[in-house]
Amino acid sequence: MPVRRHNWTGKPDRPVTSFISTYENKVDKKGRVSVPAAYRAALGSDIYQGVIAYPSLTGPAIEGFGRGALEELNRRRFDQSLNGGDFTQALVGRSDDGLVETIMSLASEMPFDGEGRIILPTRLAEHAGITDRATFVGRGTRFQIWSPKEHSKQQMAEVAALRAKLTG
Amino acid sequence: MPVRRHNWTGKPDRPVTSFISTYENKVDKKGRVSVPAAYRAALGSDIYQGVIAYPSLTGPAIEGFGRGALEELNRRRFDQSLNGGDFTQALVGRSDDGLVETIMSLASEMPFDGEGRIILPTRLAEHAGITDRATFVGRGTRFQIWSPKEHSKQQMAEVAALRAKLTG
DNA sequence: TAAATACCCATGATATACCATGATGTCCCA
DNA sequence: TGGGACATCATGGTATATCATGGGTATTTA
Repeated sequence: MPVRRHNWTGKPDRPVTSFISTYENKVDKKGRVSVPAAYRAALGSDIYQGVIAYPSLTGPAIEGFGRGALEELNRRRFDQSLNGGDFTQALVGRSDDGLVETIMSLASEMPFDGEGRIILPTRLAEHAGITDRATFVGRGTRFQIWSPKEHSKQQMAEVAALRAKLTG
Repeated sequence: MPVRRHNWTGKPDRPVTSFISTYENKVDKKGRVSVPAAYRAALGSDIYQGVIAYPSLTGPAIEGFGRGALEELNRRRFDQSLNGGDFTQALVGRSDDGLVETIMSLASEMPFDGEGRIILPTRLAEHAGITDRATFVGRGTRFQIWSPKEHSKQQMAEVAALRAKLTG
């Protein structure tokens, strides 16, 4: 069996990009919270070391992204306007894209400190009801941050719905 | 004429990709258990060496598959959103994708150690009722991990159901 | 100048890497 | 075809690196 590196900081053969699993971390009195090492590894290919976050529009949670993913999204959005020949659209935005543009305006940058922690902006923490602890929830292409209490409610609902769908 | 090798590490004429057969291994006091060598061989072509697992939503078992499969799934999910021009979807998730996103949050990464073992997370072991031994069950494209006791019950039920169906 | 932020170093718990061993099965040659 | 040499596998234990966390101090911002 070939020897492999399993630590998050060691660079794998190819970058990991998915956010999976759920972690609960402490928010210290300075408002800092560690981003799970597994998520930091998923962001490892980004030049900018940190995350982009905005309030979820569907619940009391914070949505998190790598900057790379967000920039790719915007690049594609711009390209699509140009490729469609609608240069006006590239300059003034798409009429049906209001939601994306609203999210961009709500988004915050949260750079890592030397230990991989971020500071939750007050506005986002309040939106999610986060005080002393925070639950990081992997959603594959992105992740969310919840208050542990709200998340356990949410998770129970999700699992129940999923079970009903599978058995029904 | 190539010599026919029977060990798993020797490269066969064609790569193995399916999980078949059933194996029962010991879980040590640190929670470690060897993944059957045949399964590791099935993951051998995978870029990422390790296993992703989540609790089965239909029974007391753990569902497992290669990490590469998961990375591919998420990459396509993101690409599909961007290519479809639905950028909102990429940011807030697809309404019909709750199933995938719930599973991502429930999943755990289980990397191999140098000896091809994984550590069963407590939450997953409890869900499956696994204590000192674990049964690996090949399901073709994925595999499951059961407690030996639960598995024997499950297997008897499966065989009985299949037999009833075949005999009309 | 006060408050917020960035940067630095320290620490305990835990996960990981590393090393060792017996049992079993395969290979090869007499 | 029989048996010894060898490789692989599952398993057990220990040393080490990493992670989450805490706190101090410089530096920037309002």
